[in-house]
Amino acid sequence: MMIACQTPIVGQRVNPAVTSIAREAQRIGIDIELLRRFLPVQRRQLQPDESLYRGGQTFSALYLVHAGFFRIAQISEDGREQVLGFRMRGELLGAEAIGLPTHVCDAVALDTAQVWELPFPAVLQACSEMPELQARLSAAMAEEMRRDRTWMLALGTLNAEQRVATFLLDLSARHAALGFSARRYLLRMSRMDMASYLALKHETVSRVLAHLIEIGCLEVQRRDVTILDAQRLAAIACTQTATPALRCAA
Amino acid sequence: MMIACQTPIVGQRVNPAVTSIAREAQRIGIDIELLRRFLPVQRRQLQPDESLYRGGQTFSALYLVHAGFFRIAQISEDGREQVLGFRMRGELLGAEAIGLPTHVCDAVALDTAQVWELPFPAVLQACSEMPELQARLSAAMAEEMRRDRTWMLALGTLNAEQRVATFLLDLSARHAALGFSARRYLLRMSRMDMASYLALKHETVSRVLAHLIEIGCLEVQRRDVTILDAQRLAAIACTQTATPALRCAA
DNA sequence: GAGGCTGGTTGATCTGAATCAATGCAGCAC
DNA sequence: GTGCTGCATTGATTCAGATCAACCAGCCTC
Repeated sequence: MMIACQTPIVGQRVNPAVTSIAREAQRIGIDIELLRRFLPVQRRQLQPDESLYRGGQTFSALYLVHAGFFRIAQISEDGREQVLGFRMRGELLGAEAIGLPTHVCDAVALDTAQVWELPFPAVLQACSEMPELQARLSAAMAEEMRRDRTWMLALGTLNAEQRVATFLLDLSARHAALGFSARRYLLRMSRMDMASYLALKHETVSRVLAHLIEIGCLEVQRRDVTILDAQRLAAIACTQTATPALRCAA
Repeated sequence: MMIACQTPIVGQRVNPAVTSIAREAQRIGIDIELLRRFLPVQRRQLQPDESLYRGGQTFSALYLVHAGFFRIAQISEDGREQVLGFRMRGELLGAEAIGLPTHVCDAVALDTAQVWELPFPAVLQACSEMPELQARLSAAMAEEMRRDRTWMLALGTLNAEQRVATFLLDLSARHAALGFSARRYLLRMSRMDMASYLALKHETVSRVLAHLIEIGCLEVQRRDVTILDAQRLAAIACTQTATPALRCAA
């Protein structure tokens, strides 16, 4: 069940990297009503842990998340697995398979979820009839690339605590963008999933959370997160171990 | 200057992750002659270290690499920098800025380079006149997403030595795909750039290279790399420290 | 050719996160 | 209730890679 406190979003300073991820989510701008006029758009319902698609399955549609949360993960041919991201309302799924016959990663619902199914070759057809849609599709794909790359930057330059703080603030901002509380939310994913996404081990995630709780930034009851000091969390997210030359302007 | 030995590509077993990155490069399939009919395509020449675009500059075109090498890097607002990839002939540059007024990362030529400049809003216009192009553009963007994600998987699951081996084999395969030697090539980037891309420190890259030389996999003279034992390198790239459950099928 | 500079290597040491190992705790079956 | 089972936390220890530091090889300028 979703926590949907109507707490207003406070005017907090957040890590620039975080806000840029969150802004993305708001901009997708693919309008279902518009699509309906050109495409046989269907709604599909998923149960927790049900997969929307898996690597290897035939690619036949893009999906727009309408409700619920998804985990995107990729498994290499030799069995290594990596969580690549989490998707919520308004975000696009499946675009990475465009141009291939089959999906290359897994999208799994983390709770009860609904998606709009946009049959694929038909989407391209619709694009050619409506140039506006074409622009939106490529913009949505570009946004997804930017999101991935912003995260690659985080993985390559931040330590464990900074990554966890960045992640928590990103979720906070994305919840806020959807009208939910930025202060308190439920983690839909396990610590394992978080750890994989953060390129850490789950024990490390636990320890970092314990530390953030200890210093008064957070309250965490299993998967129920309350951000007590967003300011400090933001400071941790980007400045902690920066060398003088790279220090935050903040 | 390029080393362009005409050594045939030997039928070596390579890391599946690596081949999948390399296969991408061959598939881009955006045909300049086709584009010319719809767009004012211009060729642009760059000197070593000259930037094609930088974060913050107005986004006005996509670029298709015709010759030379590029480094793609992103700098966060607080000054952290991360190399996101390297691009060579046939690969697309700038797509991540679609939908935004300005570029979000830097593309810098690593040697003398040439690109085809595809003025942007005009590309979309051309797409609507030619649905085939629309399909190719979205396929090219999807390929770029897959490339990024394959690398995220590598960063999240491989140790230093595996990453370096994977990187060297990826470069090898991409050179081969362009008709150059898979066995011997020049690294166009500094150790710093390599290290950033690999999310390591440059000292670590040096040490790993030294070790790979010591065990007879490689020969390296500054930036001139010769792969002596591709088989072994491939074995290192994916199996070395895998836990039993995750072990390579190989 | 001296001097300086950038990029690269190598060594010694330190440390953050991984690993190994227990323990706790909620939810579920029976 | 008892006993699972899966997820999460916490502690002790180890180790891969970072850090700090010295040194070297090209390469440029003068």
